[in-house]
Amino acid sequence: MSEIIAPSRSAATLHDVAREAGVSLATASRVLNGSTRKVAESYRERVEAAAEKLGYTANLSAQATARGTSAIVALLVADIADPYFGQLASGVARGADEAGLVVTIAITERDAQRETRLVRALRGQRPRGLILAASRTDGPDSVGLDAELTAFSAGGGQIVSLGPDGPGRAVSVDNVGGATALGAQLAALGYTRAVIVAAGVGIRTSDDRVAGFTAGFTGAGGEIQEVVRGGFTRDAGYDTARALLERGLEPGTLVFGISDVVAIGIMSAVRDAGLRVGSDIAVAGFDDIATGRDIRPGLTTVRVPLEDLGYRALHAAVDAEWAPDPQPLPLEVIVRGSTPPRS
Amino acid sequence: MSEIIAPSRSAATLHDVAREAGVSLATASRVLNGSTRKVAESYRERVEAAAEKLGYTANLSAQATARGTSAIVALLVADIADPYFGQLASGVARGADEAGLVVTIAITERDAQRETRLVRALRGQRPRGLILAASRTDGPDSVGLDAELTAFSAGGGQIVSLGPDGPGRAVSVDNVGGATALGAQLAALGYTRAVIVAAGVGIRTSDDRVAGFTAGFTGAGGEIQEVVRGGFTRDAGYDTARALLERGLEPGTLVFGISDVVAIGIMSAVRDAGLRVGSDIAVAGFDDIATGRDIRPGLTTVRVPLEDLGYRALHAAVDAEWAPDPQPLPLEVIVRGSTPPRS
DNA sequence: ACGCGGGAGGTAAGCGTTTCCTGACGCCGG
DNA sequence: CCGGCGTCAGGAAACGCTTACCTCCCGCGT
Repeated sequence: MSEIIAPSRSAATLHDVAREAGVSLATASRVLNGSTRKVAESYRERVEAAAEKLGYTANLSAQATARGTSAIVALLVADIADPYFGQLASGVARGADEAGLVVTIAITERDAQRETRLVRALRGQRPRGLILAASRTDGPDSVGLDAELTAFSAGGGQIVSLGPDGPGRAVSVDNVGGATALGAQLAALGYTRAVIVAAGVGIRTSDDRVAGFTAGFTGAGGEIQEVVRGGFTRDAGYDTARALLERGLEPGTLVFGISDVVAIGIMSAVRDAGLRVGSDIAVAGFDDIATGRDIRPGLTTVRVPLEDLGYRALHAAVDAEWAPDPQPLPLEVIVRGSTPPRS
Repeated sequence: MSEIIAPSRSAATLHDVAREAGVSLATASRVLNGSTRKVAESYRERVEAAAEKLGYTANLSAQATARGTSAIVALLVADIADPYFGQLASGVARGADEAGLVVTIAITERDAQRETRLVRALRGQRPRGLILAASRTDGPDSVGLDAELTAFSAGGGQIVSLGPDGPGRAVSVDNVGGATALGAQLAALGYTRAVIVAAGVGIRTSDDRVAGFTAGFTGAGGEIQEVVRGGFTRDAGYDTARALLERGLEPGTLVFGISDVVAIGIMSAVRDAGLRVGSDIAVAGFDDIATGRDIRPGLTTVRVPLEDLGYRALHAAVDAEWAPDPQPLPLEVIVRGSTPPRS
């Protein structure tokens, strides 16, 4: 009675299932891939048994062409090895899984041309949504990108940007407010001089954090001595801080790194210069990545709910009815040992 | 002369391009989506101009159904926020980009049922390859998974496992050798007692590292006092170490965490217990994730070329001709401050 | 001048699904 | 007993693309 199951070179198709169950393609489709129409119980069982037997899984590509819409969400990040993006991606993936979607990921390496190329490639998948988490600058290279994004929207795709002024829907965080609170709180701890290690001018996240911190810190009586430019990486933080230290940094100075990753680089540079983080040079960051908990002294920072942010971004990308958050997510300052009170 | 371009609700199709260029579908296809056949220069130009004008990008889903093969590689990881998987994913993404492929990612959260479900979902995309980086155990839950994987292979997909004995092609690292060298080197530094914080029995990576470390350490005269079981996370390391410390751990003991992430948790537990990492309790890890450089004391570990590993995995997944590495990648012991010499 | 070969464009048959539409069937009311 | 209607399976036409095959035309050899 048992048949030889040919070790076929290709997966079972709906056609196979229908034949096996002795029903039409249409019926099999209705049973297996959600339809509003009813199918008699006896047919349903036959089809399900056949599908099970053959290990059938719908071919999403074919489904996508037939339906005209895919079950894909694309995510563009600068660097997936960076914990910031890792946590973000984690939230996106969780949301996608809940919604029965698949996420496709691409890495820009913070290169605008690459980003353009990647958007073009992703566009080929006709994803339902595209989440842009790679903090872009609006340099001259962005024109090609804009064209791609426009084309994507025109094709019915939903764009979501992290940050307040990117294309499409925005999911953002109150960088200005958080940084202001951080600046104020550190000034209250007795710090009077600060240096900021930021990313390039024009990068909104960086600009907002610089502006907020400056406002909060000077508002409470502190003085920003300098804003130096690096990037969003650990090495940028390290190198920038090293240069700073070589030029001489007065003990008791606070160095604010635009993100935790940068701040961690700064801490290492401080130590490599033979100084102590906290008592000699204080360091603060932004994001509250997991590592900040485990380094010593603990890194003073502003907690950004990254996972949650990713989750929201996913929903912004796929929910038909969506309303921008009435206000950006509020953030919470976390003071740890890297900024001990100055008496 | 200029036409009104309707802000169409859907992206331009090849059909549109062909019409715009005044050629047949076949010609347009040949020009735009690689074909061995030649097309006259004049036609080629017309088609390219039309494609450019309409912002055409091939619909990969349609292409996939027509060609019977997709340009997708699927990656399954336990937790993308974990730097181990982050770095791995980074390498996979780089390789995919070079090969003109798109990577789809899914997160198992170390849950076998979830993993099965995800493989099934990914299978729907008919990816060229599936990279399994979620360290699986071969528990009773794995039977559903095996069925899915078999079906995937039967459909012509290539499976790649990280580690020596998973299904499909294997890309692995000399965990045993690396751990042996680590154990030996630490014994040589004067350590005589060690406790190992491992993951569950049956997880190959964990078992190999335990076995290797034990061999190296005892071979050089040390004694493994205990092997305790946690998991692969920072919190597992922290909790396990805390329990250990509450039961009392003799100063000078070395605690080997099965991975850097675990070891970092252990370091935090040690500190929270009021002890000093290094002088009181020495800690060693495995993997050499980026963070290990930046914590103090630096974490003694074994360097695993994770990015490279991901890159290799990608190639194992898509290259037709592929040979297993004659031997697993050799690893390098890196001694840092968390294991100071014992005099 | 004719036949033939080869190069290149077009036609159309798929690929695996969905979905509109047709039609068979059974049930009810008249 | 018959017509009308509701229900539900099935046939077949899409979806956007690739590609085997056909056809036409040009140039060459004899």
